[in-house]
Amino acid sequence: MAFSVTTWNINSVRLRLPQVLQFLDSASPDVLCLQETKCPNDAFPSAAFRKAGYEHIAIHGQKGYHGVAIISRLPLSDDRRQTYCDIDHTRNISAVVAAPGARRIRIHNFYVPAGGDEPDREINPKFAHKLDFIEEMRCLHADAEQAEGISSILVGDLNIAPLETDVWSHKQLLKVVSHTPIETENLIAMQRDGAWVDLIRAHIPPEEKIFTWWSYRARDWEAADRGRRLDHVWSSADLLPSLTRVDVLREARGWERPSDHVPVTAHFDF
DNA sequence: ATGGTAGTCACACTA
Repeated sequence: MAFSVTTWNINSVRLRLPQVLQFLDSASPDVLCLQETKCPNDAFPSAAFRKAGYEHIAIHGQKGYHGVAIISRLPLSDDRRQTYCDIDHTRNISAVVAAPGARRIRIHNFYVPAGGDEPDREINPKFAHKLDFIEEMRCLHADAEQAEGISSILVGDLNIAPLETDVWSHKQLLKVVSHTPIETENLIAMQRDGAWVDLIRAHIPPEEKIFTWWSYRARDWEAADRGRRLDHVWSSADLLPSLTRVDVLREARGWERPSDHVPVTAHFDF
């Protein structure tokens, strides 16, 4: 039985509702995780998602900034919202999805702080926040609920491109926030400590460049192709044998009024 | 070396 989950930093769910509905209509994932919804909970366009067949919705939003959501065709339960670094940004939500074959999977959806421009925690509090956030994520383990028979998937905009092939130029980005050694090392340490498997890289070899984000500021994003892989799909090791493919929908960056991030979908066969 | 664009919310802030 097929199962799929998508992560997408949508940069305003209300502004881009038509694009999201078009994506759901064509790609038809079982679960859609959004980041940067920029939408207070009482203004979330839930009715439009229900109408599209996604009746199970868990949201965590605030006015103006941040905001995450899990939108699902399959039942969700035990939804949780966690605060990181004692700062009440809406950057995390998780829920258990009832996947095919009586499988239960907790989906953790994250929007990690971007970290500002200066990669120095002493002078840039936003960068300090980002590093502290990643550090706090270290205690999240993929096998945390294994004893209860619950597998784990972690998705989101982690705002870090860890590998050399996750950016258009490793050398030119070494001092640019998102690809500095302290960030990439901490992210990889967090992945290792939590026993997470990087599903994008399980499907697309690490030698191959792959990006999920292209800046709005480029004159021609496609020609320049100065992208970064900031969006991630990780899982507990038990799900890896069931992974069939991962799709990075590059063409979505060229849609009308696009997000600067594209949807990434992991497909499983259970 | 700088500034380029996008979104929210109504002035600057964040990315």
